[in-house]
Amino acid sequence: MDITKTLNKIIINRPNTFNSKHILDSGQMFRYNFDKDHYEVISKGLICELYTYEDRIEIITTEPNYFYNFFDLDTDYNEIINTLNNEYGLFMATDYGKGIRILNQDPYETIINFIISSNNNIPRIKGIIDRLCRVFGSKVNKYYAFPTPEEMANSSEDKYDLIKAGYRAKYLYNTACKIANGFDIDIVYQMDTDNGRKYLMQLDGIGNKVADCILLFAYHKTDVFPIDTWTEKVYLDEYNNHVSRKIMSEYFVNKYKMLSGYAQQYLYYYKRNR
DNA sequence: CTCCAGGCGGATC
DNA sequence: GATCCGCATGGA
Repeated sequence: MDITKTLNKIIINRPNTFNSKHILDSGQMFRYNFDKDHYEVISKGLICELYTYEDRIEIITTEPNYFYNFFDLDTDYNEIINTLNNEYGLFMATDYGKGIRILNQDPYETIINFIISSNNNIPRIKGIIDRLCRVFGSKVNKYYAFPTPEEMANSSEDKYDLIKAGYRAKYLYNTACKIANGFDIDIVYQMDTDNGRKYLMQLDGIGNKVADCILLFAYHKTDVFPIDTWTEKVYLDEYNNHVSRKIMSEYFVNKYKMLSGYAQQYLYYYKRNR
């Protein structure tokens, strides 16, 4: 797999560890859609189109540097998969989800998206985020940009009713206000995982699981293993002892160490879709 | 009708 | 600390 970058596209030849569907459908990113023959992905108000050909993928965008990092193209996923296979025997999951990559997403968007995700399902999460952008965001071309913390903090309660986020609406408002008022979310890049988790959990609507998803999908902290209803099933399939999700997560991180986030993503995707 | 979805906050012990 | 419970919404 070799990658070339030009002013308006990224070309991936022989893309053996890049699969658009597996990346986008693995529950880490919610703002995309499939249009006839290609995916459209929106992040930070920037857009790219993913075209898959016989032995080549083209990412069409005016911001190739942004999306090069977004799709984590500097990381060698063959090496990760080989280790997960040879040391941990994850052949089935890594084969099924081959082409998954852990994205590097915007921290604020990821915080809001995963507050919405709690006790919710993916089609509905996508719908709420779509309405959030339409109601609060500003229009850029034919799309709506993801709203800023200020835009969300300065909106009335009846606008929050329109997005139909249920009881999560007040979490969104409280968190947007806190960040708009100076709560610095960029310093998490400088923190280790445990301190970053504690820091993020100061925000309303963020517990252990949501914090771990944000640490993984925005800050690329890979020593986390988020436990949701699906990865809980993975644990219970192997060990039929009913411990807390916190204990399950700690068990998996102790096992997979810095590959925990990757292992979790393959196992989640396999368990949920198989 | 009930059950479930990438769980969290609050009350209680 | 750990555990139990209520919770908006919409699809199965």
